[in-house]
Amino acid sequence: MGGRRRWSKREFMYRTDEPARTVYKITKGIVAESRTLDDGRRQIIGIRTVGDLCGYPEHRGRYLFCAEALTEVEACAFDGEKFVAFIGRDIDLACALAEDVSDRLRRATRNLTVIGQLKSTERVAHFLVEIHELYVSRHICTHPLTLHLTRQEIADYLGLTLETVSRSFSRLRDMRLIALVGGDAVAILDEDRLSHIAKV
Amino acid sequence: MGGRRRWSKREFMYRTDEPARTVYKITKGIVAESRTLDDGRRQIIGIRTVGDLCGYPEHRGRYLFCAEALTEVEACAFDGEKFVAFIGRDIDLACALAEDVSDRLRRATRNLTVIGQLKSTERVAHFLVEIHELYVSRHICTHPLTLHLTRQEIADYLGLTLETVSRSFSRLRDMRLIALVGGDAVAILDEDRLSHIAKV
DNA sequence: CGCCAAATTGATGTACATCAATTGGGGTGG
DNA sequence: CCACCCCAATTGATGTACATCAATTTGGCG
Repeated sequence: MGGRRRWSKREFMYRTDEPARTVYKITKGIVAESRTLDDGRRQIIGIRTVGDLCGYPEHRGRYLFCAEALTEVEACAFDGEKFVAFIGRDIDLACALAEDVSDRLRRATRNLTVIGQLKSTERVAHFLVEIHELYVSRHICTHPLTLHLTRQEIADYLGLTLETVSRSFSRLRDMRLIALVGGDAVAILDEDRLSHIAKV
Repeated sequence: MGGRRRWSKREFMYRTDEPARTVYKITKGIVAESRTLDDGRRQIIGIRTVGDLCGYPEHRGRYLFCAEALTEVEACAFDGEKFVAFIGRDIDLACALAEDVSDRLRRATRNLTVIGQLKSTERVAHFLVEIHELYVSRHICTHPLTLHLTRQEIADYLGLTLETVSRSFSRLRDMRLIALVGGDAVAILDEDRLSHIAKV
């Protein structure tokens, strides 16, 4: 039904308020969906990867978010209107869509608690556990764990600054819960204690 | 299909991790869904009112959240399993469900940006605009606007403390954007400027 | 009228933001 | 292959918004 498309690292798949003509299903790579305020403040609202839908739901025919490729990305592209029409004719597809959106709602509300209630180090611990579980579930996990997000991006995901994220990493390292490997990878040394700090 | 049930103010409809046997559709009143951490910190993840579904989606057969009646509440109760079975047989219902969940996802991600990026007064301004729009859309709006949430509940919704919420109210009052009417109501004096402060 | 819970306001403390300097790792060209 | 560069990450010094602790004030209700 849909054509295949590719994006290279740091390329944008689409931007907020653009006409939402296409729905994507990621087949390779990792994507950050974000919203940016007029004054430049940015909130990354989700990390998407293989199997995830992107560009849905939209709002009044326009994309709600920006989608930036964090790695090289491949996706199937579906015409938005055909996609909706198709859903309307296939009950299994409609249920699968409801389940997919429900899952994202669960994750979004979990992150609401993370950002609203947790301290900086707890947030970073939660991020590491979450990203690890995500990558394991999609069979794209490495040892050590490659994050694919810069400190700034993690900060924009957790509602912190890059310096605070960096300090939290250092604190978790000093607690011997993780080891920092190069600039973009982390070895989780004590998953139980890390999860315990992550709270949610 | 479902039986009618009632709760009085401050009564809990269900709690996190309870077996999710029933899905509710609210027919009257206002409900706060929340998640509470072991140490007592609480995040209100959504305000639900007439027309909204409650108790869905669940996770592994258990409620994800607590639901507390903020006013007297009435709802239709559906058996959870029958509800899912019903959805699986009716394409229009399945699409309506996907649309309902999508709408909540939109609101949850918007609040992610509010909590992650906005300052305290911006958050309170956003809360007022959001609650006002919600009540208008469901035809339960009053003049002045009755909030039905205590300062503590607003704080738990916005990731702040009750004192900070109170100070933000005072600041918005001093800016002549709102007027405080009694303990539980607010008159919005300048919706445009209030929305502008709310940013999102 | 008087009680009590909630809201407001004030004083102080602290976690995180901000500003600034240094370090480190990956890639390129000599 | 090494030296250099550049960007990201780390670390340090300081500032500030919000949290915390505490004292009044307000308003809804019997």
